Amino acid sequence: MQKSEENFNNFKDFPKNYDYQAVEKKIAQYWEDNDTYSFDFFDTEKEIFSADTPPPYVSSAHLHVGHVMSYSQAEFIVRYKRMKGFNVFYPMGFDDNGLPTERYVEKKYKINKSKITREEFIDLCLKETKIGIETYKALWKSAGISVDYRLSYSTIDERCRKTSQKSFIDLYHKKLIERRNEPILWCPQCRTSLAQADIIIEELNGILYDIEFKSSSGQGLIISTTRPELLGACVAIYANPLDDRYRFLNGQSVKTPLYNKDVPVKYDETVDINYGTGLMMVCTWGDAEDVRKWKENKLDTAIIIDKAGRLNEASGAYSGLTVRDAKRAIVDDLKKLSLIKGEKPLLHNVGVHDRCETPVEFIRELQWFIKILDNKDKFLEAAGEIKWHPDFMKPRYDEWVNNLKWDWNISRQRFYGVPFPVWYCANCGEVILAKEDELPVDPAAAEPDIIKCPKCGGKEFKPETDVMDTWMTSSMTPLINALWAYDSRAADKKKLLDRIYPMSLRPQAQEIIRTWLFYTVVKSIYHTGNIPFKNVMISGWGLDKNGKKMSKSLGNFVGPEEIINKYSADALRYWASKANLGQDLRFNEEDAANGRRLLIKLWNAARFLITNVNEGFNPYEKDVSELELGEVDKWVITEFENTLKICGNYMESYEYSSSLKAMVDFFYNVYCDNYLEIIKNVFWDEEEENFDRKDKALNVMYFVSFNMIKIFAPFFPFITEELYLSFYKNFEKAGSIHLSNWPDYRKELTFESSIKTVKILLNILEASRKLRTSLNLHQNHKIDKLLVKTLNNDYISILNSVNGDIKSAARAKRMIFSDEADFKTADDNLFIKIEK
RNA sequence: GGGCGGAUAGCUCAGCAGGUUAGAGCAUCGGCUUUACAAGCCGGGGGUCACAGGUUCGAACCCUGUUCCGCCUACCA
Repeated sequence: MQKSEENFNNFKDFPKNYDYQAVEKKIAQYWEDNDTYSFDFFDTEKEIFSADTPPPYVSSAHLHVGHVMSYSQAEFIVRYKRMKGFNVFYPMGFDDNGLPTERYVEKKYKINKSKITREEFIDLCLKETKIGIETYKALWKSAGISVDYRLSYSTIDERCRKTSQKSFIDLYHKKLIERRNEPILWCPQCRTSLAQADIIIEELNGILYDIEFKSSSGQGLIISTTRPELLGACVAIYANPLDDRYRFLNGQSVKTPLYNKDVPVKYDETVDINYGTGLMMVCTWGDAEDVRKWKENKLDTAIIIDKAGRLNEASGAYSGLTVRDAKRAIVDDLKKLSLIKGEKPLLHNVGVHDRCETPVEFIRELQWFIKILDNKDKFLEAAGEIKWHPDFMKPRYDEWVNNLKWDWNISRQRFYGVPFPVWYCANCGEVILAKEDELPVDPAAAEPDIIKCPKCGGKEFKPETDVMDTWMTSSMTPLINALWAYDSRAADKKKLLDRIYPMSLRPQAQEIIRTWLFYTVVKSIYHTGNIPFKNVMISGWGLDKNGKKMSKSLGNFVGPEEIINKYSADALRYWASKANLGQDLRFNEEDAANGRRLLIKLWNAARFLITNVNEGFNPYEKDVSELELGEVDKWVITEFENTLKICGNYMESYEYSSSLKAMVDFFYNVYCDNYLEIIKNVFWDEEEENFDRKDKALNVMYFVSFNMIKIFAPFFPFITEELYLSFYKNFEKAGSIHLSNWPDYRKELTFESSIKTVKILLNILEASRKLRTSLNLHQNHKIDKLLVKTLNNDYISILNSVNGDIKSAARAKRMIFSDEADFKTADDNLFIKIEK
């Protein structure tokens, strides 16, 4: 580092090799030391661009390059906006409360929940939370993610607890939240209730058993079920009203086998005549359909499964067995009685808990619900006001909302989460809310701020011991960022709510559309009547090289540190840039290697300019428009401006990948392979006529390359910053390239005729390269004569106007028009010949 | 069952308001090292654009149908 300081003004010694490991460390520190990415709270002029950064959840052990991919993709846009002059509000959140963290800690420490106290467990969670945060920070820093860490939050910290609890109280007052005793989704493994969004449908192998029941008239009835263990919970038999076979059962009851219990026969159009025998056993409660029929038809209640997923006393002889064991035992018993009339293997869809993949059950418990079913229309409408990138992701949201079946249960029978700000009167059960200015509160550790129950006068209060669903907090992130929970207290902070909310951008992964995105819309509509953000960008997945989604459990896992160390963070980001938004992206090390090649090429192209600059060089002595430009200069600038325009359009529509591709194409094909190749020769021909040409070329190179690395800056923040600080900054004002302005497209710098002219030159150049190859001539061998023949008279004056550049590019001492030229170029009117 | 995305060179992907001979990178083959870059440069070979129809003067691109891959969603107990 010291060395580069010494050589700061000695461009001739600009390092030959790009030492990315040292540079990236140095630059990351430079950003930190200079608060490069700080949001300016006091700037009220600049328009704000605020991003609702996804809080990654604690177990950083699962991190892979796919995570860096999605964060980078969001960041390309954020960095672009920063360069476009926005005051960028880009916080980092850490999602570390709730079930995911608990599951992680349980697994890591092999915890038996009955042998550990709530406090000990929470301590372990807090400890892992801290470790997770540090690991993440280190990774994001090394990956160049430009967040403002002063704006960090953790979903278990005071601000988030306060915000979540205030949300609860606000919704309670708005009557959008209520406590109900009804069947809920339950995970027997995690011993907690769940919401619909926590359930995923999995295709599992099962067996469809044909079991014989008896009608009250003594007739055998075959009923197909995959859940014989629920026989004891059977409360009705259903048939389709149009099914002639079972009309006779009307008014009869049916006796269940083993239990010999009489259950009524009912009819419902939803029963599929063609499934099994057309008869359906309805239980308390095997699935959502059972719950619906139970509710609508006021069926009996026969609960036989407990919270641990075991059968209870009501199941008789099977009490104490797990659902799985009970199924086996009951099937055995039925077989002994010859009541199993058939069994066939069946692939069926089972709802399982997304965190542990345990099939969920229905049980009845008092739970808190946020009402969402009543307002589906509002949530659909809100999503319509948000701009979706890419727009084909929106139907997933609509589909989810349209299919919602349950209100949002936010009660979780767990430890590590935000507590409900609620007590109950021990006498009458009246709900006692915490006072808003006391939030956050832990009702288990504090008393309510009243002496007696306002309803019954009771003086004892019991705290709510459940914690809130982790999404209860995550759904608040825009309002956490905006300090919504504090707005009634501090006037200046309230301004922040007005300034950054709704947020400009929500970047996120596709699999949490139904959770993070949906719940955030719900909360925002309910709390503020406004959408939470104006744009949402949905990233695809990082896949392994075989096209499978990366995951720890599959072991097809590539760690970002490894790739950063080997190829650099910029190179990893290059890989991340290859997929446009919403597209999955395979990880091949080749792509990172290609990224590194590009960086090295950038380095060397810059080095050519830097090492050729003489003392006193001033790129701003004259604006490029005032220089007497040659055709080739005009051409490279025109091509650059055209590309710049394209890049800007792409970035505006979040198509960062196409933007980068366009500029990389320009960089390779136009700038390096042709412009530098054409003009570089003048730098070592010490002929006086070249001096002026050199100066102009340096100015052109400065203009083009500086603007070009600005376009690259969002993608490759490290190398562009290094080039900027070690060279360009000597002539510029901004303290960082990332705080410099995205270049404006300048129409007056496009010279369309130069493209035609240089096309002729390039055709000659290409042909001469081919000729050299076939003649075994070195590309650098200076030939004596380049003979040119053209069938188009208009070309003659054009060729004369770029005579010098043609000679230089083709490494020829002279260019002569001659009919001897017989090697056809790509242009039918143009022939050349080489004389050594 | 419904919906979305994808199928283009050996591999990974661009191209799709329809328009000369379909592109890039990697891989491969041939050539080139004193002068930005061998982690490089120059040049070459390589494709019936998943399949079948249709619209059109003209289709990788538009329409219809089919097959395969991935995802979202769905009560067949």
